[in-house]
Amino acid sequence: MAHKEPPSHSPAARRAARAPGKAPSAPSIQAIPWTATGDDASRVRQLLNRREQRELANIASVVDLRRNAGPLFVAGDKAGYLYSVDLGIVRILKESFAGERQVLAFMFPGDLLGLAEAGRYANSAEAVTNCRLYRYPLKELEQLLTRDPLLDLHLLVKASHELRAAQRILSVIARQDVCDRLVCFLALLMRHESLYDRKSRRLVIPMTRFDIADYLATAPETLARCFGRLEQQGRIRRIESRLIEMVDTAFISGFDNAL
Amino acid sequence: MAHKEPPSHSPAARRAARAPGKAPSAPSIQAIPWTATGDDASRVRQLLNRREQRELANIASVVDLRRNAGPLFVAGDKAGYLYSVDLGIVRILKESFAGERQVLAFMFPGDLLGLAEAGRYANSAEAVTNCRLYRYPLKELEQLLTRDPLLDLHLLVKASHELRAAQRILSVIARQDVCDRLVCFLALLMRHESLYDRKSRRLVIPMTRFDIADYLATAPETLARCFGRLEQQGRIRRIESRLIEMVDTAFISGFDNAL
DNA sequence: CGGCTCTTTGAGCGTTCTCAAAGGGTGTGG
DNA sequence: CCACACCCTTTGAGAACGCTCAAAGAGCCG
Repeated sequence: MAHKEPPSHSPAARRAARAPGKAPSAPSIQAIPWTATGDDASRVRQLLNRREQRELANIASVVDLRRNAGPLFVAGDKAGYLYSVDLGIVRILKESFAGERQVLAFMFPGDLLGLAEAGRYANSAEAVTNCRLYRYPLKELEQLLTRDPLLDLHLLVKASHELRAAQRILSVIARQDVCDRLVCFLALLMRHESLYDRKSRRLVIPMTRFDIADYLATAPETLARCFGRLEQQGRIRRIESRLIEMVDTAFISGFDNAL
Repeated sequence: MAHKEPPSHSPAARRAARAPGKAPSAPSIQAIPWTATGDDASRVRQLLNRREQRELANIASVVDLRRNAGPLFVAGDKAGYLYSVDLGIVRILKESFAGERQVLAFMFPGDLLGLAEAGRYANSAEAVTNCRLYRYPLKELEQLLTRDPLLDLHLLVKASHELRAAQRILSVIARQDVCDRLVCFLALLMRHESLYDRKSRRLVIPMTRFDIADYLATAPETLARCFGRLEQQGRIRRIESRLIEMVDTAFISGFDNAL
């Protein structure tokens, strides 16, 4: 489950205390316009043609955010910007009144951040790894959208993709067996070429067990046990805790199809 | 949990067997164009101005779907239409390979149905109550969108609303305590004026315990126990099984804010 | 080589799932 | 109008999964 207030120095407590403690490096915002020189398959870009990219670049700036730096934005903040991930991984999360954290989504390069409701961010966003983001002022973005219908249409497609992803996760979380949830999660990670190498069948897990636990709505200890069981069953092999060899790929793929 | 194959005449088995058994009345599609005469607060309409409504009406037809009739569409079907709910309630669901059902969302009047991926519906849709839908051919809709940027923008806003709703549910499902989930669900229903009367504090629950169970990822029996506990605690009062008086509204509202 | 974070493993307990069965409510057919 | 059948809902008892607390091992950085 998502973790409550830190009662002691339990794992949950340590994790919860982590982020607030060290936010010495405020998000450094560099006024570097977005030149289309990215290397990673940026899904947002694929969606846009050259002219659209230019127009967006004119209003974009770059934000570098360090892992465990403070949040990019917090739920309830006045929403001034839309972000897109260029490099690294960002988590979108929501904290309940009890202080429980629930990660709603991990955002990969190409994903859009900054869903707002009534002018305020609906969720919080934090860097899982060091990452680089593009920042678009909402005000200028709106002007751009009304001027450029096609851009708008493409963003619509994008939004429905995000929606689809949210529903995917929903059906994963709903599974009773935590082991199943974990396999679904691994299958999801395997879709990213930057994390999974088909030849060696090795998967890099870029986030901690705590992050995964907050995402799959379980406890990190339970995850560790599930990893153990999967290894015992010959489904996977733990090379390092964050580097997994997928042995029974057929088994895993079965879960991927279910998404 | 979502229910598996019917092993006997258990409740789950009965529910699972229900839908496929009786699909004698295929969705009757009447070629009645959408005249803006609806009574219920249709959110889609609110979003559109008069001219936009006229344009949409030109390509829309009406679909009447009876409760427990066959599905409106099934995941994997070739996606030809976008739907919007006019009256009644529709459930969006996904079945895993094991035959487990997971309701991803209940769609109320004004909501849009028919999220597709690669030209095929991503989920299935069934009527929870008798309902009336508007049906828009995707082909014509696309033409309309490219011609009418503003309409497009409004659909974008709509899509982000749906996304927000999906994330909301996600954080609800993630709660460990089923009782909490149920309260969140009730709070969600209370937002609909057509279901909740503020004066009498009475809430109509339009779906069965099985539907709710598939939505909250639990078992109908557990739900019954939660209703019992809430009543015992003086939070609610069961007038009928589908008609609840919200006694401790402050308590319930607390959960609504967390959404 | 500490100190730190992250991960793994163990033991005990609680919630919830499953199976089982009985009690309402509604609709249909006689 | 009544009776039956079906569906929905509720309650009970036992078993299992996962959470919590506790602690030790592993990797990384200064």
